[in-house]
Amino acid sequence: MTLLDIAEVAEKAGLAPSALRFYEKRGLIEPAGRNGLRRTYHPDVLPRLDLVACARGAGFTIAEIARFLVATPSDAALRERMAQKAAELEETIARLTRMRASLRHAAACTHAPLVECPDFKAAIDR
Amino acid sequence: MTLLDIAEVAEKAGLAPSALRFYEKRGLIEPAGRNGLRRTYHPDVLPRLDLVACARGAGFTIAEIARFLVATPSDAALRERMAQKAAELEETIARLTRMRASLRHAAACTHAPLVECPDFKAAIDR
DNA sequence: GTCCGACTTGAACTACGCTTCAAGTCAAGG
DNA sequence: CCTTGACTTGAAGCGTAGTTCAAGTCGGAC
Repeated sequence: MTLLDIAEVAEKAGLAPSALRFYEKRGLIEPAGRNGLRRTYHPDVLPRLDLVACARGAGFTIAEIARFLVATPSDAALRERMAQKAAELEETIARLTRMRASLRHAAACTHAPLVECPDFKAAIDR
Repeated sequence: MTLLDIAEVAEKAGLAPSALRFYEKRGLIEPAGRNGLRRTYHPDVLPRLDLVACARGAGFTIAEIARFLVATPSDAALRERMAQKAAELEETIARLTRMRASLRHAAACTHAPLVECPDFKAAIDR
């Protein structure tokens, strides 16, 4: 059988079994079957979990990801949400980029308190 | 008196008064005094709150910000934390940038399910 | 002098994403 | 057959970042 035990999936995906059960409850994944009480998974679950991890890292909530995963390409609302998320990411990236510059400066500047450093302020403002 | 009432500060900073009390509990701000029970703040609290908002947006926790705010320029540990945070941001920015590209593509591509789209996968993969 | 309304407090509640717990079940090994 | 140990369940707990609530207290206007 090519099915994977929950423990195997957890290990390969770098997640706790409890997280897999949690994801299941939220509709992100489904076990392929059971061995006794034990969940068994199709190997396809692994790339799906990669996708989930990636989306989580990009700031999507579990609920959002669940919606994305069931969507078809004809789902216009989904496309819209994705485009909107991309725009949000754009803003976030800009903000983080500014923050990174501020931090780099702050790590080197000598103003006390930091809030008084004009360069720091400049990097943060707006 | 140049002191600001908590309501004024809340409004100018775009925060709820409850958030100000919460920040106080966590050591981010201090009222200058009281008018009866009412907190009054020095105007300096406003730029500080801007800083807090900015740092929050960059992914710092309240506890981290509290540590930053009490630090002096001679605090080597602080510098280190800042540099480390900058590096973390670097990674986050890269991740978000990839995710943005994936999303832009996903919003346009026609694979169902999305997970099967090779471009999407490529954009997501490490 | 009294009332109003905006503040005060601590405690409880929310949402998110899990983890941990207690109690139970089951497959496999001896 | 019996033990072992990793799983099962639902419920409760945790950390973060606040908000909301009940009950109480004041400053200031009338």
